[in-house]
Amino acid sequence: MNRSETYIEDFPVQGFQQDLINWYQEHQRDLPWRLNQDPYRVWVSEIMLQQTRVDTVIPYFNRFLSLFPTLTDLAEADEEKVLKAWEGLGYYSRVRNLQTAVREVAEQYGGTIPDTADEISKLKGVGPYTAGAILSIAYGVPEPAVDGNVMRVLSRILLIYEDIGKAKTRMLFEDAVRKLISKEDPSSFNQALMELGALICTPKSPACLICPVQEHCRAFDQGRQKELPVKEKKIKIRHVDMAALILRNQEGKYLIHKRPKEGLLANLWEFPNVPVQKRGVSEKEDLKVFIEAEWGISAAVGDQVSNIEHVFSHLKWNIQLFEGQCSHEAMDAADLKWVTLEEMESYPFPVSHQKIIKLAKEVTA
DNA sequence: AAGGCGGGGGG
DNA sequence: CCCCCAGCCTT
Repeated sequence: MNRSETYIEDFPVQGFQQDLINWYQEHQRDLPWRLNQDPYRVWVSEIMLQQTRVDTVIPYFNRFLSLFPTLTDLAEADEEKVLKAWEGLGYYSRVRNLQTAVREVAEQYGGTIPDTADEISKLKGVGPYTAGAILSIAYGVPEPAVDGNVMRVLSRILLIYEDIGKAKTRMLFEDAVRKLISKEDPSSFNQALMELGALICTPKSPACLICPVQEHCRAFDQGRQKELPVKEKKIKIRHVDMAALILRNQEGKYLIHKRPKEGLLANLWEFPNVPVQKRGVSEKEDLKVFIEAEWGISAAVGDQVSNIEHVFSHLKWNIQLFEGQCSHEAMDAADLKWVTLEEMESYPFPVSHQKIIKLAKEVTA
């Protein structure tokens, strides 16, 4: 007997399914990826929705699908164009993994996205949640799709005090969903749990008074909905001081650099920059030395233009921004280019460096 | 099991 | 300010 049976025992599964799905049929939002059940569209939407709000995703989804309407279109596209379509959405490895995976589907499965848990879970970037979401929504397979919403909702309904920050806890909720899920309509059931989490059973102040499954909710019954879910404190973020340079040559072009293919902001473009040990000591010299050593470019580094703060989930950059000139001829390499502001628009930049582009336009205007 | 990996909206 | 969002990968 696994632990979820303790939670499902004496739970009115049928009535819960009915009330949940009926509410969903009536109140579900009109979202672009609900237009049909095309597995490719479902897949793209689920990747975009990882750690990202619905309202943020909508315009990206529409643009992405118009650029890459089919799995084949995405498989054959240039990675740079794909990253550009993802620019600003964050977690860029999602889309690099997605393209790797659709290429694998094109080659290994003749372009048809697999419909079994074993096969689909092997695809790059498809974890337990995404596998369950695609299988249930696109193929009607009764697999759990447990995300943050589902853990919050079910922790309240079933009164589960396990820490949802722990990896093992997700499996507990998956076991619960396997016992709760509607075999007749797994798609609606899974989406209904998430929709309920988004619209009613929200993190801070759940709208229990209008909740369609209020009568099935153990937390509401005991007035404990605000205690759930239980989640560990998150760690403090690290601070990193950096110096960056808006470098122009005599043609008025700007130097940009492509980041390495792994790690933070992989394969995105940036302005030349170096981490600095101590603020206010030798940023200008650090930049000059770095650019000379790295690319053999001799630059005259001028005044500080601005200061940029950019916060990630795990670290914070404080970037001192300088401008500089050099007489270097426009010699491009794969990861180093001299471009005009107009040409720059076709390269994918992280938001932190989009801020620099904006300043470059002001400074040189 | 823990940490890296983006960015933005809402309380 | 902090939280947290339709998570996954690597170590």
